[in-house]
Amino acid sequence: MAQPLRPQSEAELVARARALSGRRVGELASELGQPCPPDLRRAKGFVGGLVERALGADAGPRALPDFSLLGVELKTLPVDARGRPVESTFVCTIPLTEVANLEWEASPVWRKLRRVLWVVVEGQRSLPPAQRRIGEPLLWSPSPAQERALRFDWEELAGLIGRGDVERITGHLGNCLQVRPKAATSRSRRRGTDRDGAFFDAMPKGFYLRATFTATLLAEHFVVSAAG
DNA sequence: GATTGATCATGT
DNA sequence: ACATGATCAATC
Repeated sequence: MAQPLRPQSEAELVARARALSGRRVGELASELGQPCPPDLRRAKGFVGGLVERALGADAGPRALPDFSLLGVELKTLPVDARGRPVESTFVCTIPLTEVANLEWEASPVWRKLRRVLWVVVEGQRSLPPAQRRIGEPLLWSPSPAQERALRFDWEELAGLIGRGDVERITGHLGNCLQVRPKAATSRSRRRGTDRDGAFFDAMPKGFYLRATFTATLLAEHFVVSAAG
């Protein structure tokens, strides 16, 4: 595969993603001139980066959607043999000292999730990365009900952080969004705000989508026939 | 088996 | 330091 150019429309992007469906990660890697790691322990973002390059994502590490021209974010989603997500999905890091002042519409969660191209990929650990097949893409925006659910969780979690309770939040909170560590090590720290409004060195945190949420959104779009 | 907290690589 | 891309591995 030659160097892909940026897709010029959502239709072109989806057509490219559909063309990857059924192919294996190992094939795609060799076509892009990249060695495929034997496992993902030291290459956790490998499949995501590979699909980005195959589809012509242009944003790089900038704070822009992966397809900046189209305003579309790309997420690869590892699934098991039944097509159910095997992992939560990282959304964004949390600006701990700012979330209290952000409305939902201006939140990094909404900005990331308003338009997403999900690319399902086999993700069973028993399957070497090179053998994993790429599945169907889904260009998605939250339904009104999904947006309400996301917004509800955002307001609860951002509210707690804004009140200085970030260190009391665990991964148990939130129905579809959750807050978990997002750091190189457990010693990592970034500036947060305590209950008195003073800064302190807090664990860096990120918002993640629960696998139950992504499972539901896939199920709503990929209708499974009784015949299988 | 599902979930939570911890961690890995790379680039600016 | 912190953003991007996520999965690992201990525990529930």
